[in-house]
Amino acid sequence: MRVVTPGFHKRVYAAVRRVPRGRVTTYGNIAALLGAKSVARHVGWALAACTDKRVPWHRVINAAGRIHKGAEQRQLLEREGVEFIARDRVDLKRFGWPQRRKSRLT
DNA sequence: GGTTTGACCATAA
DNA sequence: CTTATGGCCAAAC
Repeated sequence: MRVVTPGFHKRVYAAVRRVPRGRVTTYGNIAALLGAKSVARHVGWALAACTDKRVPWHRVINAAGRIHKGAEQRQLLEREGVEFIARDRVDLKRFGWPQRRKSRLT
């Protein structure tokens, strides 16, 4: 059963819209929500092609907690309250979605 | 209908 | 830390 089919992009966007403000998720996580964790790459490709402003693409980062769009994305996240460990790194243990641990967000 | 272009992840060495 | 490998293809042109 294939997961990546025509219309895949739309499903990616729908999944990304579920990510709450102030939180971030990973490409792999979105892929898992869509039914196949091995299609993380496709999620990245889909988002790269995304032009829909309703989609909070900036909340999707890689599994290492790194952003890949530089200052623009960082500032969008910081405005939502997401803190950065380094210039392009987010602590997924604290801001990742869904929440993995009991960690609190002060 | 062929070519190009894209923002990944886990694992290993 | 870096590099490599296997998993995997829609959309726009």
